[in-house]
Amino acid sequence: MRYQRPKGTADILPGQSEAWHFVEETARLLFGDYRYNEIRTPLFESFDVFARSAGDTSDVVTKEMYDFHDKGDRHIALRPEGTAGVVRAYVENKLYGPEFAKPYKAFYIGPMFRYERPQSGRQRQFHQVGVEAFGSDSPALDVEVIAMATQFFETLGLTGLRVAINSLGDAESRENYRQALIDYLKPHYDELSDDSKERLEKNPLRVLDSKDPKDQQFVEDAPSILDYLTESAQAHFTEVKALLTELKIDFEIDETMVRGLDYYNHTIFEIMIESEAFGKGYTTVCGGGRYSGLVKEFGGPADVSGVGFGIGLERLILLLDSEGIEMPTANDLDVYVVGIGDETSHETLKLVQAIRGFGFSADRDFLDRKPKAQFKSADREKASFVMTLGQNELDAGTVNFKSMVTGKEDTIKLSDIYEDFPQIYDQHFEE
RNA sequence: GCGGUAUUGGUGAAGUGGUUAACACACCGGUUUGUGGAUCCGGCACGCAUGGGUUCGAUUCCCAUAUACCGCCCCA
Repeated sequence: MRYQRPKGTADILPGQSEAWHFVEETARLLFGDYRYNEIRTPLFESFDVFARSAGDTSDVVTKEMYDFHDKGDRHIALRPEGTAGVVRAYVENKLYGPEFAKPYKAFYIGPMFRYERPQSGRQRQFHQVGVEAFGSDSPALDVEVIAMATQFFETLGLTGLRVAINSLGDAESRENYRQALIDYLKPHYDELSDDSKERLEKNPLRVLDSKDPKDQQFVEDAPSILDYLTESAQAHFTEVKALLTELKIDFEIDETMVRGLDYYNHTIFEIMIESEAFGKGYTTVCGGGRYSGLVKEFGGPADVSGVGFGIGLERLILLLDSEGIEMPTANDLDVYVVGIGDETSHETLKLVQAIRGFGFSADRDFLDRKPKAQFKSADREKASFVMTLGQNELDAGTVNFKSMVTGKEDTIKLSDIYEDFPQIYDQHFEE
C-alpha cells in the first residue's frame, strides 16, 4: 500500500455519503424553518482569528491548532471550530448593520481540523454543523436554539435525549464564583490530582470537569455557581427554565457543567444521549451556549452577544447507525439495458441515454460481459426493469422488456421508447 | 504531547522459524453458444503494513517507522 490517507482523516465513500446527505439535508431544512440561513466561511483563516477567540494559553491554540506558514509567510490555521470564522465574517461584512435582520441567524456545515490524537469519533478532519445567532440578549433566543437542536435530533429519529443546562452568569457572577471555588479548593490542594492542581492555577472552573474519582468527591461538595449569580443573571436563567418548561422540553440542571473560555456567559447547554456506540452512559452530541465579547474582540460593536451550538457529525452518524435508524441508501435503478453482441453497443447506449433524458435512472454493461452476468448486475443494482437487446431485436426494431419483480416479459418497439418511455414505464409498473 | 494493544487477500479471518499461507463471504468464469436471486464445478495472497536486523532460512523473533483502536491531556 503505497499511499495512505493522512492520519486522522477518513474517506466517505458512496454507500456512506447517502447518510451524510440525509443528515445535512435534515439540518438545512429544519434550520431553514427557524429562519437560520447557511453561511460558508473559509476552511482556513489567519491563525490569529482562532488564537484570538480561544485565548492564547488554551490547549487548543498551543497544541491542537492545525497551522502552517504559507508561501507568503502568512501564519494560517485550518479552522478548529465554526464560531470564530462566523464571528469574523459577521464583523468583516458589517452584518450588525441596520439593514440586516436582528438577531442575525446563520448556520454552517463543514469540515473542521484539530491536530490531535485520533480515536473513535475523533479525527483530525471532522465535520460539524452549528448555528450562531447575533444581536439579542433575550433568553427566548437561548431557548429557541436549544429547541432547534433537540428537534433536529428528534427529526433524525433519536430518542432518549437528555438536555442539560447551566448558567455561568455574567462577568461579575463568574468572578465571584471563581474566587469562591478557589477558596473552597485551596485547603484541599494537596489532595487534588496533579492535573487538577494545574487547573486550579490556570482555570479553576475546569476542576469541576475532572474525571479523577477523588477530585469528583470534592466537586460534589463544591459551591454551586448558581448561588453566585447576580440578580440579572438569575433572572435570565429563570426565564430560560420557564420557557423550556413552556415548550415541554425536559431538561436538567448540571451545576458542574462549565466552559473553558471566558467569553461564555449565561446559558450553556449540552444534549446527551445514551448509546452503545460510545460505551455505556450518556455521551454529549451537542454543546452550545451564549457568549459575549467575541464580536467586540473582532472589532465589532461591544454590545453584540451571540448564542449558538455545534454538533459533531461523525459522532452523530455513528449514533444513528448503532441505533439502527433507517437512512436512505443509493437510489434504486429503474432500467438496466442488457446488450448481446458487439453490434448492439450503439443502440444500448442510445437507450440508456434516452431513458435518462426522461428523468429515469438507467445503466448498462461496459465490460462486454455475457447476458447472464449482465442480469446479475441488474439484480445487484436492484433494477426494476431490464431491457434486452440482441441482433434479433435490432433487426425487428424492438426490445425485450422484463419486469425484475414479476418476471413478466414483453416486446416493445424501440420507437415507442424513444417517443414516450414514461408511459411504458407507468404501464408496466402498475402490474 | 504521554501510555497500551493491534496490523495476514476485496471482506471476515486461521496459521507456522523451513518446501503449495487454512476456511468462509464477496467477486469472476463455467454448468445454460441470449436472461437475475438456487445448485454444483473452477479461478481468485510469488504474499502476511513499510524499512532494517538476527538466522543456513522469517509472515512467524528483535528494532524503527506508518496507521488504526483504547486510556490520559484537551475538547473553545
